[in-house]
Amino acid sequence: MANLDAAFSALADPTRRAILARLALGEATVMELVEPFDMTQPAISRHLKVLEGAGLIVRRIEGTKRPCRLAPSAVAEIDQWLGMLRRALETNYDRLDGVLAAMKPEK
Amino acid sequence: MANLDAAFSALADPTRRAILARLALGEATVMELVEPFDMTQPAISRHLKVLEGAGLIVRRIEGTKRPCRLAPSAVAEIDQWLGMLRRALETNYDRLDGVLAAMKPEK
DNA sequence: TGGTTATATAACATATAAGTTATATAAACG
DNA sequence: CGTTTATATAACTTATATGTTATATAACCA
Repeated sequence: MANLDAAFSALADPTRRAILARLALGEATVMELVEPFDMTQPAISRHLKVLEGAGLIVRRIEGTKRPCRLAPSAVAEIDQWLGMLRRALETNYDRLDGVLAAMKPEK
Repeated sequence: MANLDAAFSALADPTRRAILARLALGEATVMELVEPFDMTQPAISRHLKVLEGAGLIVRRIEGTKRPCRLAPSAVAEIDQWLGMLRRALETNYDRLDGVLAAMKPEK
């Protein structure tokens, strides 16, 4: 799944996660997203391009502005993949619990 | 959260995700992990180092072998962070935007 | 129309990632 | 012991990421 590459890679950057956290509060234009960060507008524009490419945000055109908002698809895909790990970890936990239980019948 | 950087970054690589998928089936040594991939042992060793640094796997020492298995902590942290996005996505955007607009009387 | 505003893109520097081969370490084994 | 086996590390190459400044585009406004 090449999409997971892009999605996880996009989420690996703290600035991009902060942008997503901001967008979780609602739509925002590029300049609104630039303002809180100590970074130039082109840098933020490129972060947005990465997020869009990963399917994490969508943008619409409104005059000269490009308001961004969260997109659902990539998160669903990530959740699905992580589910595999989660299930395995639960299984390992059960196994560990079993081992620990077997180890402490004395006492 | 610097840990999220490492965790998401580790998950961005398809080889590392494949390693995790293999470990979801149970513990494996380095050579066991090298075998299915068309890649040299040093390359896999470094992927394992990245996964360990991200808190996604743990290793124990067993003679000359280093069996790896999944670790729970990083996945929990990722889940927690993604929860924020999930909740935002589940919400009706238009209504949320309206609420936020009403909450900001400035300007 | 001409200037300002919002955003994108190009060109560049630097850092980091990911693979390779060669070599080191250290336990196991005969 | 010396050899094999399991793994790690170093040195190197190449590709990609992330930031910068400068500039382009295109809508808006006076």
